[in-house]
Amino acid sequence: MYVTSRDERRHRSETAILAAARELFAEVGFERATIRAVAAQANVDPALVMQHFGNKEALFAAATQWPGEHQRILDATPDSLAAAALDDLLAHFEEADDRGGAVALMRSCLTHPTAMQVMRDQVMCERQAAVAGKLTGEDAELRAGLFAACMVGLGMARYLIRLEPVASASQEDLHRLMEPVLKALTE
Amino acid sequence: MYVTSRDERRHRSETAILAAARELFAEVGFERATIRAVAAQANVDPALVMQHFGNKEALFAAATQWPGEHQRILDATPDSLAAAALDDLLAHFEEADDRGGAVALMRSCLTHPTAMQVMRDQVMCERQAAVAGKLTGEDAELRAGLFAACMVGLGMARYLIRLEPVASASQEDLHRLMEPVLKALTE
DNA sequence: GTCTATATCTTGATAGAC
DNA sequence: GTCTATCAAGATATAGAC
Repeated sequence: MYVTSRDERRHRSETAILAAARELFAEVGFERATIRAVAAQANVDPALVMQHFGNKEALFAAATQWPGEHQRILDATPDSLAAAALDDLLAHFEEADDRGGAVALMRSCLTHPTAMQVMRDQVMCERQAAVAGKLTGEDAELRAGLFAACMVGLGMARYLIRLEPVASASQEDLHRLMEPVLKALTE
Repeated sequence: MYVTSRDERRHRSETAILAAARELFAEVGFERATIRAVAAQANVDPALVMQHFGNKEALFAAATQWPGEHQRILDATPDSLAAAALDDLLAHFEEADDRGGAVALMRSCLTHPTAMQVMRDQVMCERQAAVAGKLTGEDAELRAGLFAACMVGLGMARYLIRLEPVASASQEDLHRLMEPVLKALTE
């Protein structure tokens, strides 16, 4: 009498491995997170990790997908851009189901080639483009780029470097203090 | 008839190794920069690198010292804080003799334990404290921390991730667009 | 001071038993 | 599907000749 079919067990292993990988990649980055450590944390055999994902790069890619579209920004009016972008950031890092994946991507985005490419092309460039689309006047692209840079700086300080008191500040305080900052770039 | 004494040759090797190390650490980070590659780039034997610096950590520490004090910020008036901090950043990354060392530190500050500690304690915290000392009113520390976060974001986007058009913007444009941004935090 | 040779360790990845 | 055993490659670091 089997309570777990083969497919169920496979799926269970896979999610356990993915969760462990996200956590380790987020903590120590791509290079220092070993397949063995991921397997140990997921309570499976190291060879099983390879069986499921093929190689470490593929595991990393599966574990670090950026949560996605900048819908909040695209829906915003020029005046609500700053608030929308902040909501976007906070949602990705503090509310998303796979929020560890966002930290994992950022953790390695300075030292891992494909992580850097994803970070630049899919995160920063897209955000920059979404913002630039709402701007009028001179230097729209550059202002949008600086906007994206400030957002990245905030994310790094709060979630990666954990600089205090930025790391423990309330979402309300961040909105209150950062919105005027970002609005200096959008108007 | 010796034109190079032992001390001279030693000094010459050491500076060549340091320059090569700075360059490689800046390019690919601590993990992916191997002693062998550093030695090859400096045209010396790998064992010589060990002889001079003992181990890879010590080499990294020697190659990545942050250029130093935030004198410009400490000398600034509250009103010139933003301009002073920008000058400080631009000087560290575009004019300092060992400017590669600043990139090297930043490159690894998310994945290397001591690089992260240096970045947080000696770069961000000090900058935050220097800024906070000039601020009055509510949330001085948090505002100074967000100030430091924006500066880090700008540095990462411009020098590490090379997001365009931020990476190629002129110093004048950066001052013109970023000063109002930072001033939203200092007044 | 510099280099050759190598010890030692750790990694990602594979082969095959069960 | 899972695990045991192992490989091959690459790393840091060391010992000793010159």
